[in-house]
Formats: sequence, C-alpha cells, structure tokens
Amino acid sequence: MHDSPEPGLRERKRAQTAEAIHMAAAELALERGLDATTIDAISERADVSTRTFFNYFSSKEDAVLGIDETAVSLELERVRDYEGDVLASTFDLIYALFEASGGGQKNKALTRAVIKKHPQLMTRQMVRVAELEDRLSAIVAGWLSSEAAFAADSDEARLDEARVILGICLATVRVSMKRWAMHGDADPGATGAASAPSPSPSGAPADPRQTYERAIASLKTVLEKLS
Amino acid sequence: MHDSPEPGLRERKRAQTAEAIHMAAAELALERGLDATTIDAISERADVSTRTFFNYFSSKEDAVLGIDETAVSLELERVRDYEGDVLASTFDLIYALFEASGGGQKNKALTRAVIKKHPQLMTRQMVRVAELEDRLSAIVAGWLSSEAAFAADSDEARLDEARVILGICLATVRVSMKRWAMHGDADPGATGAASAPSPSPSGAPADPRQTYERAIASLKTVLEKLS
DNA sequence: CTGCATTATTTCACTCTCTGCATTTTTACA
DNA sequence: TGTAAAAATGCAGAGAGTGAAATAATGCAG
Repeated sequence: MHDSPEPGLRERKRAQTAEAIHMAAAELALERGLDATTIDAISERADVSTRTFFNYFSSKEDAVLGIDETAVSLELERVRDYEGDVLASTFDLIYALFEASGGGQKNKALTRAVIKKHPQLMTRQMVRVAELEDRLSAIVAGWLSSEAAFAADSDEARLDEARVILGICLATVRVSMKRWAMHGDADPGATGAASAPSPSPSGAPADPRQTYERAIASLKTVLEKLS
Repeated sequence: MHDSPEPGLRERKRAQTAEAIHMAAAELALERGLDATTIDAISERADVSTRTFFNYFSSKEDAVLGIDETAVSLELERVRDYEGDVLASTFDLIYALFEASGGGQKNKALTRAVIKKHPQLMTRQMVRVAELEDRLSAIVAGWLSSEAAFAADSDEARLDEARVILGICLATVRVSMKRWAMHGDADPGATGAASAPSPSPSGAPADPRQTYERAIASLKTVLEKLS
C-alpha cells in the first residue's frame, strides 16, 4: 500500500479533507440516525462548504461509508497473485474492495458501527459491486483461464461464468455480513459450517475478515449439500 | 391470478391509475431516456398530480418498472408447492417476484424494452430482492426442512443456508438478465451451458422465463466445475 | 335518492439532494 | 516571486420527496 515516497501537501490535504468529511458523516449518522443527518450538517461539522462535500463524495451514503472511488480504482488495477482457489481469491477481491472504504485508520470501527445501525448501507455496498461488475468479473475470468475445468470455454463463456462466481461469493459475503451486523460475534457452527471445522474461536471480535473466512466454509458446505 | 369476482369500482380505478402512471413512465423513459424523464412529465402524461404519483409509486424507477408492493406481498403470501428441487423452486420464486412488476398486460414488452435501455433498473430489481430477503429466505428455509441434507441443521443455520442459496440464484438470474439485456437473444451455449443441452432453440424471443431456465443450467454447470 | 363515512386527489408549502457556473483562494513549480 | 493548475466557495436552480389541509369521488345504509 505504499503509494509514492512523497504524497505532497496537496494530496495530503485532500486525503485529510476526505477523512474529515467521512468522520463527520459517520459520527452524525451514529448520533442522530442516517435519515436525520443532512449534508449541510455533515459539511458544517467537517468545516467545508456543501459544495465541497460533493467534490469528495457523490452522496451521503458514500460519505458515511468513506467510499473513495480513486482508491477503488487503484485497488482494482493492482496485480493480483492467483493462488489456485477461485472462490478464495474472489472473496479476497471482494474483501479488498470493501476495505477500500472506511478511511485509512482504525476509525473503521466507527464505520462498522454505523453499518450495524443502518443495514441499508450494506445494500449500498452490494450496489457498488454490481456497478463494478464488469471490471471484477474480468479479473475473475482471467483466473479461470488457468483452471482446467474452464480452460476449454470461450472467452465469453468464461466471462459469464466469472460473473456467476462473483455473484455467488458476493451473496455469501452478504449473508456473512448480515449475520455479523446482527450479532457482532457469531456462533461458530451456526453459519452452516456445522460439518466443517470453524477456523475461528467463538466469541471472536467483529472482524469482517474472519467473517469472510467463515463465509467460504459456509458456501462450500452449502454447495456440497446441494450436489 | 383471479383475485375476487367483484374488484369494485374503487379498486378498478386504482389499478387503472397505477397502470396509466406506469405506462406513462415507461413510455417517457423509452422516448427521452430515464434521466431526462421527470416525475412532473410522467404525472402530466398520466393526467394526475405529482402528489398522486407518490401515492402510487415511491420513485421514478418503481413507476417505470411498475412495481406494485401490494402485488408483491400477495405473491409472497401465496402458498407454494415445493417440487423437490431447491434451486429450481428458488428460481421460480424470484421469477414470480419479478413478474409482480410490469403491469398486467402485454405492455410488459414495453417495460422490458426500457430495462434494456437502462440496465440500472435491473440493479433496482436486485435491491428489491435484497430488501425482501428476510421473507424470501424464510420461504426457502421452509423448503430446506424437507431436504435430507439440511434436515439436521438448526432453524437458524437453515435460514442462513437459505440466504446463501437465495443469493446464489439471484446472482445467476442477474447474469442471465444482463446477457438478455445486452443481446435480446443469446447464443444457447454461451452461458456456460456448453456441456449441458440447451432447452431453447437459438434466436428465441427475449423471454425472461427461458432466461431463467438457462440460468439454472448455467449455475449447475459452474457448480460442477468448481467442485 | 339522500346523507354520511371513507378513501382519493389535489394544492400548497417546504426540506433536501445534487449540478453547473463563475469567483476566489490555495498549492505547485519554474 | 510570479504564474498556472487545482481546489474551495457562493449562488442559482432543477428535481425528488413529504406532511397537512382542503376538496372531490366513492361506498353504503337507510
């Protein structure tokens, strides 16, 4: 994640402003609720004009989530090492995408708290993935080329299959995050991984990363049961 | 779909008005584009006040899609016969849900045309399913109870598994609809069903129902390849 | 057919989101 | 230090969406 040796004052200030707006939005949403939080209020607390707000975020929801489209693009262009497991790698991809939100520091905890209070924001994340579907599925399709079972398919077929796989993983993440949002810690065996050994101990703190790992196990269990 | 022998004048008029607004919205979206279509314009063409518009639909998108929440609720409360195939039944469920949009007549063709021009509306459909997730997954979970592989799970685990399955099917439908939206007819074998016999001939008219059947085949193929 | 209760429709006033444009301030760099 | 690029701001305005009160249409009992 080391961008350049010299971020420069300009970029530093820009990141700083974005962070301020994001924090203000998240705090206000937590204090008085998402609907009761106006962009005027966010801008005031962040000490910028409302017009400047829209120079950084395209909506209130994006500000709360701290969605930085530049960071997302950078993340997607990053070369990814493919580890041989399509599902696991796709989960990693989605994970990286979600992490491109929420600022840079440990105020991610704040963002998570807001998401817990307002599940609609989770839906917003899903929409984001849907919007990026073309780019994401292209990456997954690239991985599929080196998989024996998919190597014989045409490029177009592989792209469709990549879309399905992406959707499958996203669906699983969705469920995991929903569970995570409802009760911060989840029963280890309640996610359908009853027959699979759960990698994390019970009562674990609410870390999305662990959620994803549980999600993989959960998905594979369901797939087995369905076949 | 026979509601009651006597709908009554009031309800008839209500359905009529909803239809008028829906038609106006779809037509305008097709003529001048979705963004260039204002609620004022829709209301004017439908010959109602803009305030009345919001008594029927909660947004421009819903009006274009003809989303009637009452119809959706009725559809969901309908008793469903479970045929023994979780995936197929779930696809049917999603299909029914989507069909609860688009008015009642053959102006569904109009709605479809608009969706083709504005894929964002498809995303809106996905969001709808996400909003109804609780109710939908409860239905699927009910089906799972009678499946040997899931019978031993707890109710909670089954609900999570139902959510995953719902998400998987939805993802597949998404892909199929995307393909359908891009080129009205799809190459029979290009959806990843290269190894499965395609049920519909090539060059078929753009019927979502067929799309779903292809989607099932597509999904099963991917699942096989992944395992 | 008439009066009354219910429901729909409309009008009005209002808040909030978001955009384009012109202006001013700040930063970068030669 | 001077200048060009970038960012911040103020302003004007369109569009979405809501609440409340007034008005019209409908259903129903008598």
